[in-house]
Amino acid sequence: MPFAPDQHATTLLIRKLESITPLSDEERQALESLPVRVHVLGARQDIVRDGDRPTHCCLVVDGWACRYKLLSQGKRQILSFHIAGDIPDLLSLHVPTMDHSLATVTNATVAFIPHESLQALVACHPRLASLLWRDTLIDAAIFREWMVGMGRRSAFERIGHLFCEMYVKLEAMGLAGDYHCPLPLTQVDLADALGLTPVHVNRVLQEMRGRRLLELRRRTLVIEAWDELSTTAEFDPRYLQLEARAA
Amino acid sequence: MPFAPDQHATTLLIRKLESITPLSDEERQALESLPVRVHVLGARQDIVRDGDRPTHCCLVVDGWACRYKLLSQGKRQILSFHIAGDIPDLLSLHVPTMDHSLATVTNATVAFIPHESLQALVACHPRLASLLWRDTLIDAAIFREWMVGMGRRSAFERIGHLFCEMYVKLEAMGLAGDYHCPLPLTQVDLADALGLTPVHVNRVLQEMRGRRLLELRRRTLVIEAWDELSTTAEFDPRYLQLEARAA
DNA sequence: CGCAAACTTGATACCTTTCAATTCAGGTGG
DNA sequence: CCACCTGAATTGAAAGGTATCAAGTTTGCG
Repeated sequence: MPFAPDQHATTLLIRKLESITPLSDEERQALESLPVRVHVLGARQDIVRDGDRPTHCCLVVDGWACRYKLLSQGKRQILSFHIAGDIPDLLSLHVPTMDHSLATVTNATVAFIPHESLQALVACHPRLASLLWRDTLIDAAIFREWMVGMGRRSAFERIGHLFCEMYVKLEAMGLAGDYHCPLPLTQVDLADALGLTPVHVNRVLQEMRGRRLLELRRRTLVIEAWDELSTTAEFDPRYLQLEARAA
Repeated sequence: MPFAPDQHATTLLIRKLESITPLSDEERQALESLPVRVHVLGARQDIVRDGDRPTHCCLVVDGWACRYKLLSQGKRQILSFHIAGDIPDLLSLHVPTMDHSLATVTNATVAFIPHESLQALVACHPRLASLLWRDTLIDAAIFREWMVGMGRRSAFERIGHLFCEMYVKLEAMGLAGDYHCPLPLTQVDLADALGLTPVHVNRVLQEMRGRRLLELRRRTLVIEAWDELSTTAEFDPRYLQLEARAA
């Protein structure tokens, strides 16, 4: 049986939306007939750049992506990480010009969906519109949580919080379990995401390993003491709005 | 002529949306007939609390509001400030339970709009839905910019950036001009918004005054050297998506 | 097998926090 | 009209968490 990447992409999107509410046949079919263009990209490639006016949205099918902003003197702030099922630049549907860039972290396959098709989709299917809107709102909830981290949490708590967040997100997509998950980020990436220095990330990581909270090697994270890590990081997953999935 | 506060609230909303795109008569009328309930609140009162499941959204008509999260040990992170025309908890329309609180900063008048009415509005008027969606996306853009600040900018730059942002937002609503604007925030508020300490905010403020960049007294801010302040803070207002207004 | 990227380590500097008073400002009541 | 009161702003001294800078040392991969 031949591989059908297009279908895989839309199926992924349907699965993701159905984890929130069941869809009607009509809605499902509307999603299936979305004209997607699937691309395979290498690691660390820009998908959309700050200032661009995209004509497509990008659904992550496989691998990791991240959004980031560059400042003067080469400083970088990573704004979010994205995994399969995410549409990181869905916002371009209603805000024409990008205020940040989007890039792959790992090798990744992404599906591009034309704005017109999505525009038509949300015009005809208000419930799908709501679901997609909701998705951008959860994105914003994650931003808020990161703001709390950078504003009020120590380096240790910030790193622990990010690890808990990524684990839970991956687990919800069936990409992690048993406290094991992929974490294809360098210490520089972590530093740029958390507002820290790579050197300091390294030292905190060593402390975490020393305290037997986790293991992190060869791009995979093992959380050995979930309870201790999540409580000292004050991680409360409600903001991810995943409870529907559990039901 | 008697004061009609309800009408004032919907008019404000219409003005705000029309600053982005012109509305049809039908759309304008739909907005006008929104059943709003206007409340006058004192300063520093919670409007919605973390964990609540609101049944209404809150349009700020006058005064300032802010969103915040509380952490253990009484730490607080302010997530955003809101002025007339903003609907800070519009997200509750699609994400039922609040992951943060919303409170007044000053005495304020706010208009509550039932979810059902907004739900009906966006179902019947896709263009209004897009505009409101867009509003939540700009909110997220501001979060991202604050993340950059807390992650990668010095205290000086962060404070300067916030002042530029608030000035531009207020000016766009006709609430500021000539580099003068209201700024009814205490140094504690600023500290909690920027991830700093009140003591440090105080010292940086003194430096800014010393360098003749601004004056801040009696709850009003005067930016005396816009160019210098905005360039050292690397303030680029594109993320606020206000250019439409200028046209 | 060898190179480049990623990770470690050490020593030092510094921005920001802490803690603890003290001063100032605006609103109130006598 | 002034003394009083409370929240806000200011100051000083010292500690601390992170950043910097500058080497090493691994690891992964071609």
